[in-house]
Amino acid sequence: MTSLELIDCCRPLGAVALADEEAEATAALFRTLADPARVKIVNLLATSAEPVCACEFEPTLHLSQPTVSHHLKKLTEAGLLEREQRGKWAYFSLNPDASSQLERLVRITAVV
Amino acid sequence: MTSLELIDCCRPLGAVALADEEAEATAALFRTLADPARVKIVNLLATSAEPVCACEFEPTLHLSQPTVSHHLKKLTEAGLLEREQRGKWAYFSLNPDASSQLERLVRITAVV
DNA sequence: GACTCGTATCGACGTAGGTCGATATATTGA
DNA sequence: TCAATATATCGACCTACGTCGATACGAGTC
Repeated sequence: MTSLELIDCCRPLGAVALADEEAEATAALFRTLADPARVKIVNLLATSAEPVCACEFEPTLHLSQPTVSHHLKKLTEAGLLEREQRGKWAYFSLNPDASSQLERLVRITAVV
Repeated sequence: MTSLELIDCCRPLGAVALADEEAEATAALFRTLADPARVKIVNLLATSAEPVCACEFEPTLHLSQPTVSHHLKKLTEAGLLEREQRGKWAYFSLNPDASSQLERLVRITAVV
């Protein structure tokens, strides 16, 4: 009988590992949302029918104005948010294909 | 005519912000996957029909044994992986409800 | 029990990033 | 042009965390 101990533990894994660039890009998008403040921002914009003024987030998140601006910039750079200037105010909304970006994450990590 | 400048920028935002604990829990799950090595691990397990030996990841990820062990622990603690001891080897597989956890992330951030 | 091998933990190092006060930039109104 | 306000940028601080060598633990073998 062939006991488990006699078998080499590592048979060649059939699946090919994710490419470095794809893994890094996926991790980067996860990293963008790896902060409770940014999760709240995205959630607020997702549940809001209209764009939201930047000044709205400061009292909601209990964070300073520079910090809020920092988070909004990171989310915008990641392609999740869209920025619109109205007079001296900046309005933010969820990028239309943000959800497809997020669904892509699930598709890569867990195979759907 | 009512120019934009005369309107107060911040009308009360209808939506209620995500609770602190829920935002933190969501961000924590995102943070777990905010690393290319962990993305690769989850993807490898997702594409593999059988559990994978821990020793398999070391050459695939080009990382030291302690680092691989560290990542596997983080993923397991997050509830994404399941650990199984076979003799002196540790086998890991994707938690059956890992995909539902990931889909929950998308549901919270972008409203589906 | 002693040895081997796979895995986990520890300690330390270096970097990334969240946070805020101070300041710069931009837009509007007087 | 000057003041006021909204937002962005800068610089600094602090913490979190990925990484690895050294080492401890555990299971199997002789």
